[in-house]
Amino acid sequence: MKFRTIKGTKDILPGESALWQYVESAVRRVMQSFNYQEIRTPAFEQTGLFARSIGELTDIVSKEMYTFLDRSEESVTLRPEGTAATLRAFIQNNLGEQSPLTKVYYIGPMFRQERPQAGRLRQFHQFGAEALGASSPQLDVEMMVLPLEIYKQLGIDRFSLKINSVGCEKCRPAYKQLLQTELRKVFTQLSHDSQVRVEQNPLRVLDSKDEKDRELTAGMPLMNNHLCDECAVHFASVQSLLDALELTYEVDGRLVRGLDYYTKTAFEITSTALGSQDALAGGGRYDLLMEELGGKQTPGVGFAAGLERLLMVLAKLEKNITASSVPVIYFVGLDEPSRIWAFLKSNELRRQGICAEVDYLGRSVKSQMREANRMQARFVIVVGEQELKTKTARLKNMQTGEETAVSLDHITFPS
RNA sequence: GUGGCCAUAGUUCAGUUGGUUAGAACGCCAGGUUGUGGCCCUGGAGGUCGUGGGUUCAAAUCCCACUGGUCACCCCA
Repeated sequence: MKFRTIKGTKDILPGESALWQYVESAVRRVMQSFNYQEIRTPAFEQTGLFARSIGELTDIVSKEMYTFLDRSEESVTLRPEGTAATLRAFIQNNLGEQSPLTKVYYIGPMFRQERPQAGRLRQFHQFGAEALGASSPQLDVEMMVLPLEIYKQLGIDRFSLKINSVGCEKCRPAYKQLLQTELRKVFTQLSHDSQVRVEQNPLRVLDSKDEKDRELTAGMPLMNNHLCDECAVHFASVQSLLDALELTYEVDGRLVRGLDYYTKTAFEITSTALGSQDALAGGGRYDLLMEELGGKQTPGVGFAAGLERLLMVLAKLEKNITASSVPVIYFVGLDEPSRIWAFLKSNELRRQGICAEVDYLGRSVKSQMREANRMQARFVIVVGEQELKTKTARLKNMQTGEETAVSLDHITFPS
């Protein structure tokens, strides 16, 4: 009998957790600089919340959600993304009444039941942010700057930023009809997936990865050429702000993204250092979503980024980040009284915040020294009958090998 | 959901046309120094060869099924 992790889930082992913490602290640091506060919502919610916000017809809702009935027959779902729950919390707790603009970030596990592959897991981790209450294009840009700044601080530079505008409720319907008319002309030649989308979500057909679909739709009208005045001005502002920040980006008129709730700005950050699943982060504006979920009309914009994929890029770029802690002092005990003394002394040092380690296995001096070496302990003190009697010992610098006399009552470490 | 590839010590892998007690490297443990690590040397522990079935005198090796992993498609973080 052997228990294993569920398909598509992974243990983050002791050897890797320091790197995770390093990345997470970079995320938190940048978020704080931009004055975003953390929000922690439950890992699961009522199924309807996701169906309503993400869209019944999206891949996420139609085939990827971890949905099950709990013991009271209520349908619950492990969150597949972070925005829906954040807005739910915003509405439920009347955050909009406390201040006109709410800026929050989150970091935590998400769940989607897909076939795992490189860069895709069933439980994966995202960090993201949402700015709720303002329609300024500055915030749209802030959502791109946040992940880009985090990547920059981690030393990642090989990414590309693609942006688009998917319009709003005023301009999208007319464009949608225009596009559908064009698509129907080549309907029979389209791929099966695209044929289904012609009626349900025609914009997505333009984002098809199918070669034939690409050719067929090559000359078709794009949303960003049919924006209403408001959306056009907004999109232009986003671009001029990006220009002013000297950020390189590409306008991709076919970019749509897989969540139905976007209005106006949509964007995606990809990395050439990744494999087939190359999206590092994505986001956009969702001015209608709050009302859709039963809240007061509140504009909003956000982004989400994958932690595993960020870690994959770091690994690919061979950024050697050593963030793990090592013991300052390792006590080698020769006999039982010395071992007990070492245990008590290390306890005392530990309470002062100094990482101290001892041998718990009754091992030989040689083994204890090897252990201290393996742990990369900075100093070693060998304690025996002699040392306890004289209250002095030799402090060995493990890097240089040199030994200096120290008092066992007042151990001090040279810097 | 569909498809390709893979499955042998803790890890990375070898295993000759099926043929005796399945190997290496690294790692781990111990010793070489009756109280001092790294390098080196010696020894040791560790494998129901993913699981089940079949072919055969004989299967890690050939066949089938299953399970798991991995990569790709769709889509996304």
